[in-house]
Amino acid sequence: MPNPKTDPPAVQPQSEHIDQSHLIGSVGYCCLQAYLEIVPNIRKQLAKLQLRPVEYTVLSLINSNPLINQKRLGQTIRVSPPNLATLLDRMQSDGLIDRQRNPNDRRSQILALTPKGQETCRKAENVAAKADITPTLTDAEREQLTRLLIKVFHP
Amino acid sequence: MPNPKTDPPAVQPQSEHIDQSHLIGSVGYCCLQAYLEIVPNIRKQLAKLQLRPVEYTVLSLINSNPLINQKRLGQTIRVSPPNLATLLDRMQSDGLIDRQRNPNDRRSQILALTPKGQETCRKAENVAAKADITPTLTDAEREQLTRLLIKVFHP
DNA sequence: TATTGTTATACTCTATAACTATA
DNA sequence: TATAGTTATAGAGTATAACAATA
Repeated sequence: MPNPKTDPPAVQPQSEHIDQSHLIGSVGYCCLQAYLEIVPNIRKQLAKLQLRPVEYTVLSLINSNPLINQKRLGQTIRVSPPNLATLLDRMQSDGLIDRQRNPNDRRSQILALTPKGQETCRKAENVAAKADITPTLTDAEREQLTRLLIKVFHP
Repeated sequence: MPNPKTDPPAVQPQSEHIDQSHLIGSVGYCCLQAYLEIVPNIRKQLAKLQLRPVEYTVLSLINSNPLINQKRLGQTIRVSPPNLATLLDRMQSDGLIDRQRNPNDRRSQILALTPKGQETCRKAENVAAKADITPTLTDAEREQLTRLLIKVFHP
């Protein structure tokens, strides 16, 4: 006779899918799971240009926002000043970006893309657009989804 | 006369918001930004129960899926076997979970919550539900959002 | 021989404190 | 005194290879 206190429970063949019912109400959990589903392909494609996702993001934001400084860039992508400094060091030594002190306030650095950075950014935007795939969504659903996500993180 | 090759560009007062137009079409980018907006509050609230987000997720999934093993748990939350093993070691030594070899296949570990783990899980589900806030969304938008995210990562 | 899980370890990412220079 | 950015470093998270036990 089995003793439920000490015996392992009888094993049933597991059903196909896991019950995540207590988690899928959480926007945070769902955002993370969706991100982890999508990002490996983006990472793989961007690696062909020797870029990681965050570096692509930096290139794109500098390209779209001339004269942006490190403070505003870091706030936008949620990277702390020390970590952004070392990231930009690397991108600068890779020849992708330039940093120039703002003549009106020499504390801040004005960021710009080098010609190589511009070219890499252009290629990366093409690559990333193709790699960011969500095959289970219709175009309308995808637009709806990004619209709602933007509403969450605000811009 | 300014030389555009060497002079820093003239600085204009920066407008209020950053142009992210080339990024916000990416579901991956938007998922990450929304996640980073939401998760600090969840992390802060769960810390009161000495839990990190991933530990809450593990508790909830074991609670909702009796007899789940490490392979299926790891696949669900996208944690590799080595990293899951050490995570569960910690949770076991914290008295939150039990591991028992499956008598039908002694390679696999059957996971279960201890009474303390069940109690912690119950509290954490309450805390997490309150902490997972998206004040800019209506209830209908929030449901729509999670519905679309689930469609992306599939279950 | 394949599968489940573990150990050990390296690598990346993130967080914190102390500092420089400019305002 | 406050702000933008840097340096150094520690900690958390993630990835890889080699291994043991079981099937």
